[in-house]
Amino acid sequence: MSVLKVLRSGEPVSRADLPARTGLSAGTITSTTAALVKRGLIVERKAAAVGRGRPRVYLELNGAGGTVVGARLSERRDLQVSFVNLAGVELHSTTMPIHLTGTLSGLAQRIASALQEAISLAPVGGIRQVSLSLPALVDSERGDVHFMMTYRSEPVPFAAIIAERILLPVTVENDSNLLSRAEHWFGRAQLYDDFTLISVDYAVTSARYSNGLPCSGSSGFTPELGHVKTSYGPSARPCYCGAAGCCSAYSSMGGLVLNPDEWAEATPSLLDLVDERMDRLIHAASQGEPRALQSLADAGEHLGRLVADHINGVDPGMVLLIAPDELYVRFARDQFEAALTANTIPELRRRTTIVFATRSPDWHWKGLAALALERVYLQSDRASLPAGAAFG
Amino acid sequence: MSVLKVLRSGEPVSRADLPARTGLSAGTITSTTAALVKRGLIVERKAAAVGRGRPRVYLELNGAGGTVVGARLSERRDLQVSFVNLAGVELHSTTMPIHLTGTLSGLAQRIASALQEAISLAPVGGIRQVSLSLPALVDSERGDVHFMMTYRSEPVPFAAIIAERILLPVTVENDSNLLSRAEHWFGRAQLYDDFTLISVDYAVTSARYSNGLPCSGSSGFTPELGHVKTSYGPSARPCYCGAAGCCSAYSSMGGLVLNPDEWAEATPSLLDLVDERMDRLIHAASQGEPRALQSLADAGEHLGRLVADHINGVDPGMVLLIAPDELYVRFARDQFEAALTANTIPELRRRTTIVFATRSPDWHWKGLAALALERVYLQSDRASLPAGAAFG
DNA sequence: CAATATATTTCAGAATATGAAAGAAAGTGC
DNA sequence: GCACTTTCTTTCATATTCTGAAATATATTG
Repeated sequence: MSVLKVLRSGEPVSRADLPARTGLSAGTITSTTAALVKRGLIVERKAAAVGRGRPRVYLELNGAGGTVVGARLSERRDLQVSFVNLAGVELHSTTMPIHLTGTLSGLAQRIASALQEAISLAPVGGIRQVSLSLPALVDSERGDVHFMMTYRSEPVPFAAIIAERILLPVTVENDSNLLSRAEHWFGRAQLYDDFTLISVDYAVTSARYSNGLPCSGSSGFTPELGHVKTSYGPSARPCYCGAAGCCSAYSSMGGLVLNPDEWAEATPSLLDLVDERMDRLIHAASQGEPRALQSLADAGEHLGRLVADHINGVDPGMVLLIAPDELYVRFARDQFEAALTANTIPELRRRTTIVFATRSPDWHWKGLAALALERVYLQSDRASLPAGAAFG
Repeated sequence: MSVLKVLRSGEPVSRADLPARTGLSAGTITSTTAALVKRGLIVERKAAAVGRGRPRVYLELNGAGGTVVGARLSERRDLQVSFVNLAGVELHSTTMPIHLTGTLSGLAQRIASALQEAISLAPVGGIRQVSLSLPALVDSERGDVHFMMTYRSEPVPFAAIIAERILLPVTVENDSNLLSRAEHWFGRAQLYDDFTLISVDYAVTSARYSNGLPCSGSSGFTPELGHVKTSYGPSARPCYCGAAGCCSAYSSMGGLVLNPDEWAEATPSLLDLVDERMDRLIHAASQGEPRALQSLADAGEHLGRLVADHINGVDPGMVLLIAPDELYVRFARDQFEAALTANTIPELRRRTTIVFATRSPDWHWKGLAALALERVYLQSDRASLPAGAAFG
């Protein structure tokens, strides 16, 4: 593990701790931390001396090292704009409505204008980066958007369009990758270099880290575990993606309370409808209403199947399952566990850690900050190749 | 790409080609190739001069650089022992029967004895490595075998038991990892740093490379795509793994012609039975017998589902499908394609290359040679860490 | 205030890269 | 046959990054 990776946990860490935690020598720690301090990425924090000996100087990520603008187009079609420092602390935020009419490149233009306005009005300076998160199929390497909600078009160079307007580096990601970054940098997946995040929300989405790096999939896409099938045959539930039997069609909130024709529309009012129906469903389940209980049990069952298949086929090491508490912990935990156990090779199951969690409200700021930290670091990358690259 | 990676393709390559093919400078190529020549891993081959200018000197893997012993315990319970040079050429081979009675560690002892005998009798010297491939769930990092065919026991330190006896470095792998190495070093996956191999044989097995490295799964296991479910519910076919609805239960030869009680036994005579029944099945299908055609169509359908799920969930870049020709190309290609198309997100499908191939007869020698080349290189690894590891 | 303990920096040296210039080994033209 | 051209390969000065031992810094303790 390297220096920034250790520091980002937020724990107090001194230079003296770092050799053991990174595998690097003390000398290297001195020069590395000096460079990071000089670049403004980390700062020293004096601590009261404890015990004898020279007191340790704690190091931490430097919030004041720069600001990033993170914007997220929510499923409800608000553009949530946050100004976040490099320690992942939100300094300022604002929300602006975005109309989703016209073409996808028209949308990029409107988002660019909104961002321009937000930046000019914000009481914050020193902006280094803009990160944009979209509920879309995104090629984040190129900054292209392939399709999003009801839009279906040729790939649109979203990042380029916006960067041209606001003259800052722009990164485009999708929500689940952002969430996985937040968890990997600041959250429950910090200790894991290999993990898969599965997020259950209006849909089931996923993101994976392998060898400490986000797997965008080989083509720069995010793979979508939500559209792995957990049911086949004529009775399989249709999914908004066009196929049938996708896990998303059973285990997501959209799948639970919408029929596919409704789902295809995906308007903001539809999301309100989902919330409303979910409330009713949870209420009915609390009252012991059999059909509601059955729906939720099915949702757990299908999610268990999904996780089992993923464990059998990928051996992810750790699965971080982010889902509303009522959905699984309260009403479907047993079905989830049963389906998981029934469908997993026991040897692999035993070696896999499964963590249940709910979505924290600040995940998207943190994800955006993580994205920015990665970029800010990469920009000042060194020229030489890694030693040893020539052989293997 | 690095020097050995380029050379292993077998194409004639000179030092002058290497800067472009590896991204390294000419100076580095000189020193790197000198080190590899000195270590005996590669040799120069003089070529007739063509055109003007100093003639290029071709480099190639040095077959004479050492011998590795590759042993494979086949499903038929033969130990196929090959002596392979570092260029992947088989020098000598022999087959010895192994009795599969008693405990797993007893089996390790018997394999050690057989290997010892084979090595002492072989007309070949300079042995550097022993690689053992087993039809088992293997933790190749530690050299442990977790379960194999009918054996079910605590993990057994197979590699250690054998190494103690024959006093050579021993590596334990399983067949599908070996096959993927053969394809990655010498075969159809050379150009791909990211690919998934799916092998259809008595069972459906798989192996994956990501970022140019074999993914043994996070726990050192090979994930088993064969036990990803392609069917659910009461009608799902039971699988020998204990679950039901596994792709292996539909698409593998074992799944096609055995019922699960038979399958659980997995004796050599059972494999003969499988071959015999497969012949009959193929024959019947050639005659247009509806039930046979339906079975094969189902096999294609389920394999299509498996590949579709894998593409949706992992985005593997390339899928190399190794299966008997009759099985898919002749009788189930359409069903495979239909299931694939119906269940894949089109954007991801478009970006995935799918290659159909049959198993070449020399795959296991080549895989063992690849394994050995990897090890021989790693043994003479340098001490320093890769530059730049300290920051990110 | 010395002794001790702990934290951090300094610095010589090893490895691995680069890139420009030199050297080597052939053909070509006269 | 000999100078010239072309192409391939090596040499060498330099840069970067890391190591590890020794030196230095800054506290508490007796």
